[in-house]
Amino acid sequence: MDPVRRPRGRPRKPVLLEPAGLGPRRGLHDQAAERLRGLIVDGTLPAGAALVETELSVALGISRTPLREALKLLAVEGLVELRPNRSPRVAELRADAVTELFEAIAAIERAAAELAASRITPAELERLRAYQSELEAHHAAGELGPYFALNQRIHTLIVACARNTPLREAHEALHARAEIARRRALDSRARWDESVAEHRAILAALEARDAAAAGRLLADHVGHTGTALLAGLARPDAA
Amino acid sequence: MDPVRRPRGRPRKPVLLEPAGLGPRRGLHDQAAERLRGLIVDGTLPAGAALVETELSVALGISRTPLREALKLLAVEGLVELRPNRSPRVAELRADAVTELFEAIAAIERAAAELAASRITPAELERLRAYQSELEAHHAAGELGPYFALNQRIHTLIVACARNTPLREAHEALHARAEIARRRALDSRARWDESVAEHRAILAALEARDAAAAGRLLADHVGHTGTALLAGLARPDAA
DNA sequence: TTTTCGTGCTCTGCATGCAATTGATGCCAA
DNA sequence: TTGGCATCAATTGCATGCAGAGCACGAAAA
Repeated sequence: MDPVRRPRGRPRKPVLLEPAGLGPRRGLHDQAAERLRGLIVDGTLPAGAALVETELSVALGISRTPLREALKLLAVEGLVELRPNRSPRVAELRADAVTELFEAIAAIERAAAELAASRITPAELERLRAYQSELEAHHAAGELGPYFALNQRIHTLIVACARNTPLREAHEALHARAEIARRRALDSRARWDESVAEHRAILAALEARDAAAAGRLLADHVGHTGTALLAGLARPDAA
Repeated sequence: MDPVRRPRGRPRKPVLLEPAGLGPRRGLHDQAAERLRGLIVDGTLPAGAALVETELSVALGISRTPLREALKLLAVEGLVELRPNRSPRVAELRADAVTELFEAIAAIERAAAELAASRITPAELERLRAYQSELEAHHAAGELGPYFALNQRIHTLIVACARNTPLREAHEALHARAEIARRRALDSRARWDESVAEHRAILAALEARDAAAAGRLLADHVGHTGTALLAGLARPDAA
């Protein structure tokens, strides 16, 4: 009744994960981390769920070793809570954690916007303008999903324009948790009109290369988003 | 001629690392990460050194599994560079990386100081005042080592007073690399007088609960430190 | 009925082992 | 001599196995 007795060492060839042509060959732990991140963010693995190593390793088609490495990474990102000799759990996202999270994101994006104001290239500015048009189009068409995806790309691009790797990495690390909050606050369209206008103002400040204004506007924008999300989460609609 | 054939599974009892009474029992990977961090920061493992898994695991008295997990953590912190199928190397610290690093630290500490200005407790303020006296004493006595250790504690305390976990964690993650830069810039006493005065001003701003001033002063202070370190690193004294 | 303790099962943590990848080396051909 | 290729040795990456720590559950005692 042996289920699947694989041989001991590295598997001969058959790679189970990996969609083939995806840039540099990354290790299984990296792929597993990415996959798990997705599963946690989209709610397939709900907050508080126990992550049993053997179950997950079977589900992902890998062994426990790379899986454990992936879990360690997710723990650093704050998506997973590691407890000694106990199953890791998907981290709960309490209200005060969301507050801190958006405070931190606002701080990082403010600094990034200030740096970006002087470092952004004309090409990047052009790209931002194109994004802004697209954003307004999604808004006008009421397409919430594409709107949010684009919104994220804009914020990420602004941070990238700051040309500061540690800031960018810190920003990335906080993204996944913010995304969870965003998905749980269902009626995110409440602040929609306001949000589009704020984006317009931020773009204008960057075009004017006004560091202080860009930083302040972006930080306020993120702060407002956080507040709105917090209000959304407080509703009694825990799906 | 078997060197040390240990049995397969978890070792029976004898823990080789771990100085016994150090709070909660952490895993070997955690201890290994801390140890390696120390070895990298203090230069025992110099920049560019190859970190061969078998060698290190023997040196630390653990197996490759927890060691690999530790290396992954250090890679996230930017202390170690992971390359597929190749030995990890201790990350080099180039000049532009130092610039970015202190830019990022300045950004985080500015935000932290602004938050701390309104959140710091009287007890914490008192502690900061005590630290400041001590700092001035070390300065007067010309004790460089204790001065820097205390300096770090002050910055860390201010960030802690912001009551924001993600910011604090981001700050911690950048600390080790900043420390490397600090140790390599030997003549850090050039800016000493100035630095003490800046600390005095920062404390005053926090006492006045002037968020904007505290943030600006702290960010400038960190920026100056970074600039001075960069100048120190540029000297032809690569010890 | 409630508390305590024992027993067993489950799961993590850490160890080793095997295959693939890579860099170095030496040989052969141009 | 130099370029290219096959081979070898070193090292990573991924798999499994074994010991111990916890939790659940039930029996025994209060």
